[in-house]
Amino acid sequence: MENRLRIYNTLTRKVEQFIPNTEGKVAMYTCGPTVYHFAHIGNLRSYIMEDLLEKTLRYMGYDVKRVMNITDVGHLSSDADTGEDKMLKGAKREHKTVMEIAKFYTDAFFADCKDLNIKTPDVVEPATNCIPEFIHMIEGLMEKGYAYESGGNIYFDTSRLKDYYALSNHSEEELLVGVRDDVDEDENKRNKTDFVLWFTKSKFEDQELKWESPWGTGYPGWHIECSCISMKHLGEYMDIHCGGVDNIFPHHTNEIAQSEAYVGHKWCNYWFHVHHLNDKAGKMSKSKGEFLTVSLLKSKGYDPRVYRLFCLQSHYRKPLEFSFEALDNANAAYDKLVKRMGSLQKGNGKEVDQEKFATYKARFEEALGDDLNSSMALTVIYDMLKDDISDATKYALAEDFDRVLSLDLTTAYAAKEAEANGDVDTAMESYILEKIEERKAAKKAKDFARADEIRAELLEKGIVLEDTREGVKWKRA
RNA sequence: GGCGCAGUAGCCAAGUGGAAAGGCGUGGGUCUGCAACACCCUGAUGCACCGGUUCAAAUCCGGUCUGCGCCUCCA
Repeated sequence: MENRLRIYNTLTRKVEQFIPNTEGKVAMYTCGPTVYHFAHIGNLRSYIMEDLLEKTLRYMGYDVKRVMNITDVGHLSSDADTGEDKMLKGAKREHKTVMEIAKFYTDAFFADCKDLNIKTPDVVEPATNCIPEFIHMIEGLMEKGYAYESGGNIYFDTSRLKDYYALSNHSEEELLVGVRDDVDEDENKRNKTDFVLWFTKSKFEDQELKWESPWGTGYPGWHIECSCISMKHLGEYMDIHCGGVDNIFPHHTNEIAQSEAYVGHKWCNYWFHVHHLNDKAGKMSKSKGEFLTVSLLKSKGYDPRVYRLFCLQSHYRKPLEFSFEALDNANAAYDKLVKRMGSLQKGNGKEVDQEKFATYKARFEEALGDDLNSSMALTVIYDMLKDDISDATKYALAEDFDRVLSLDLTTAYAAKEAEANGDVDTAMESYILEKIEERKAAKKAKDFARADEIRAELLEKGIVLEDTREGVKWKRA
């Protein structure tokens, strides 16, 4: 099969032709959320763009298997033994158990994904499901001499690797430890970049979730879970690994280290990183500024798909600055676009123009194939809408493009209309229709004062009238 | 200090050597009794700044400035 995708690879720092290990098949892994709190829309930008990548691959005909982990244990807020676990922190905050917190926020995460039309990966695996696999892998690393015990914990020995910095391009000499004030250095480590594979209870008495291991009761480090879960479901070779840019160092760097040490060969060929959503103050985070969630956007009256469009208008490898002005911009664009789609007369007797269909489809695919140029892909929609081709062709193209864009292009308008009118009871509805007839009669008699009066009357009851070419339409204000 | 990303119209944004895409907004117009909708027209002699290469530079090279991220919480 043809390889039509060119994609930026963080490992080589170049846009490259994407060629999977097995022709026609793609093994894809995504670092999932740490489920200690709601995801903010910056977190979700990554998942939207990764969803775009997955759907682009499928659109191009690849058979994709995508795996995502759920971090529900072992993600420390600090490297030192004074660190607090994120999950534990969340549980304390809400006076719940860690498992309750994990379930609640996992459900919340997938609810957000559903609102944003993000497909659930083929495999979703919580870290706590894989403790035996983690232990097995750590044992393997111990046997091969890549791991050591110190101060009760098991560490990965980064000095055993020739090219630890391949992904992040740091240099040993220049890398500073504890450059941030809130990070204390762990004195049990042999090398500054060594990281914990397994923590024992001697260091973390208050950890709620603990498991038996050859090194004592404890729990796994953060990095081991992604390596292990990906291998469990995708085997020893992976095509593409995704995440936010902040994961490049140390998380993904460490994943490569332990995975390649374990399997003894190159592990993953392509690394896909999504850049951050910023606000005026910089990177969006849960601790500073406004905590923007999907629910918050919904409560302000925004359709979550508007945020998806907002992300698609930009490029995944560009920092994107969020503002409500920019979101309003996308909101207007979405409403107009979906309305235009909704007015297409798809069953108007005309056939789909296969030649034009193929031309626009090729342009669309070319845009996506060019390192996921989603902005250009959206432009193809506007170009084909303006072209002198049948509505049936436009409709077919929109449906086809939406397999990747997932903006509900052809269905959103009708659904919105139905929803806007849905909570009007039948008595009210017949009253509205009666008033519309009355106004029609008034207009016919050129009694415009009366016509306007009726319109104002209905507006007072929360109903807006519009005289369109297809007749009078009403909706809730 | 090191590593990386970015700077294009009011806003978002494409374009990476050969006449500055697209969207939103603005302004004007057509259509409607009016309003709304829809449709049409409308915008950068210019791409952060200064040099250089070239017949030709937003695009390549050198330098500068500004913003952001990473350097053991993070998508």
